[in-house]
Amino acid sequence: MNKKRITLKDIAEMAGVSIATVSRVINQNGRFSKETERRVKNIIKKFDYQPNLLARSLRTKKAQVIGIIVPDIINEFFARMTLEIQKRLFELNYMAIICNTNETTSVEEEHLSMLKGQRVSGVVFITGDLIKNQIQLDVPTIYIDRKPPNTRDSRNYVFIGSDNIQGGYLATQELINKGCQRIAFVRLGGDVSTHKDRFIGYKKALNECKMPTMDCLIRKIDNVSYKQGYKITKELFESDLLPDGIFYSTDILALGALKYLKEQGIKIPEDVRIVGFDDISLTQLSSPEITTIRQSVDYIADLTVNTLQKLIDGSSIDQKYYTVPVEIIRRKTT
Amino acid sequence: MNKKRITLKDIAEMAGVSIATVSRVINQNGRFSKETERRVKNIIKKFDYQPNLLARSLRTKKAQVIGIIVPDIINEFFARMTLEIQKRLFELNYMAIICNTNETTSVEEEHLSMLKGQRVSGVVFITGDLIKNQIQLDVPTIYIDRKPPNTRDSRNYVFIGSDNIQGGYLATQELINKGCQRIAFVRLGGDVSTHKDRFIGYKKALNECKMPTMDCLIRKIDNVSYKQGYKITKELFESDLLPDGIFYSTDILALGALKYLKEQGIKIPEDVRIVGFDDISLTQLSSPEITTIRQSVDYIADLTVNTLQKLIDGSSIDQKYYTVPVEIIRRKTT
DNA sequence: ATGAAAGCGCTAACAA
DNA sequence: TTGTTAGCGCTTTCAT
Repeated sequence: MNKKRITLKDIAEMAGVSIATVSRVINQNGRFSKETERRVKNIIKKFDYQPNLLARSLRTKKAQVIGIIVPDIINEFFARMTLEIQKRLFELNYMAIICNTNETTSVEEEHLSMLKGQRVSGVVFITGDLIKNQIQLDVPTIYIDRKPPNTRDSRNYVFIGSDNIQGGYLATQELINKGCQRIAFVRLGGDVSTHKDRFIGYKKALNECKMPTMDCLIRKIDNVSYKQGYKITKELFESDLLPDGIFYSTDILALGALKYLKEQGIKIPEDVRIVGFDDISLTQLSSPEITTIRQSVDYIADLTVNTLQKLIDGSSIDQKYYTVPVEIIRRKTT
Repeated sequence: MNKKRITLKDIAEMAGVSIATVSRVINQNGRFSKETERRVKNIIKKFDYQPNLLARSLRTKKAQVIGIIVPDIINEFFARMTLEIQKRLFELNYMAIICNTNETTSVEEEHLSMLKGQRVSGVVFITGDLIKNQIQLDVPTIYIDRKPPNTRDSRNYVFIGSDNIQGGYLATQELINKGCQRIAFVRLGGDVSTHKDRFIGYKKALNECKMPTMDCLIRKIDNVSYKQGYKITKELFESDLLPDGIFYSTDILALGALKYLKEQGIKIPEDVRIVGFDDISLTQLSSPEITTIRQSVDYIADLTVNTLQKLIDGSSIDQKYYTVPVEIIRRKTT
């Protein structure tokens, strides 16, 4: 089907040199004359020669490929994170294999296994809801967003995440400062560390003001979607204790909430104030625009790629856990 | 750094057979006894052996990898398309390398070059704005969404796209049926075939009703974003000829428009009716919910993967151009 | 049913 | 400065 691809050997023959010399020119390893270089490069260009990366990787035992495992690329926050990381990797001459797990453990494992088979140089985990029971981490790994499970071998990975506790704290404080008395909190259930931390921040802020945390104001959902945000808000407002402030641990939920509140004619921010989390672009587009906690995607992406590079090179790492500051973006819902 | 990975040879030694036999067991190529199979499989399991896919691909000259080139993964429509394709590929045991071009030609070319270097078995192009001058297509390729450039070698690619003309027609007809007199059209400029086709449909609908197309109601923008939708709508309403219906060739633009219209107190659908394109999830979330043209992502993804498979296998293809039907989803903006 | 051996395209150590 | 050569880990003839 494909016409036979041109190889090092072909180039060498045409240039009248050995394959070793051609290889040296390509990799700029010195040990060749200017004249040879010129000739070889011409032929390479002329025939649009493209080195077989598979062969190279097989030989050097490292592929210029990084695997990115992400729970849900449709989620704008993950998409942006993935995109930014991929951009930076590309600049460093890495390809990215992006794997979508749909928050399913088995898929995650299969992906990881294939990535290992491809001998990727490193892996970035933007994790979903899942606790892996002791994944074998023989590949340099960066965990983003959610704290990694306990692994025996801790030399090979690094965790990078936003300061979710502080985020939860800032969000709740904002609501308190605006005079909210009954502040609800909606989060993803399960063991997702990010949402747990936001909850910690929520409680911390309430405690500081001697405000009680009321169980009926704290809601867990199974998955993140507009619909869930809509539904849970409905439930909250149909319950006894009407909230006058709600902190949603993800913007998407807040957006769903807005729809419900508007339908019911509940005024924002007069009747109820709202804070989200992530600062996805829609928070600026909705009306009213949503107050939210911004995670610094660019900063995290930078840190991720730089640290992964170090891990791969085997150079020393400053820290094993990085906490990236967040900021509150005040808009119209508070 | 990584402890030496276990290889075929290691397995063979431990099982007391030759590497050829182990290979046969792994690939289920027959020519081994039940007993041998059992022994080999046990050892493989015990040591969690993972074949080196690079070596395999080098040998077989085909990698179980597909490249997906997409202009902007943040755009929900592209994200969904990418995700669905990737899911299906995964079921067929292919990994997907997803490349984001940011709608930049040079990046697109670099990506393609790296993909070829990785000896991917096929490529899916979800193209952006760019016309490539004769990309060398020595790899089976599916173009989605935008018609491919003219390539000499046409055996190796297939185009799959929605019926954008019909989409534009349906959208415009809907506005006409609701009594709109001055129907504006907002599209991405440049040579993007999808947007050109939607424009053709728009004109067709107007012509059928003997309605004139007015240049000042037809607007082009440079890139797709909420902000652009906002801006262009502002411009339309600050011009002489007030539109009473607007067809946006992408939902995202319509969403931006909604913001402007609400700010100005312009009533939808009383003062102006709106139709978008793509049916992204936000069209259901916005208020009012947006009438739009739905592209069948699942169907396109299916067709893409099946056809790519055929292209790779060298089996015959029914068609070289597929046009996938669209449907209008009527909501509150009309 | 099994093994020996060639070779995919490349890099790198060693020679010259 | 250049060439020769030994593999990287695998699949696949061809023997046996």
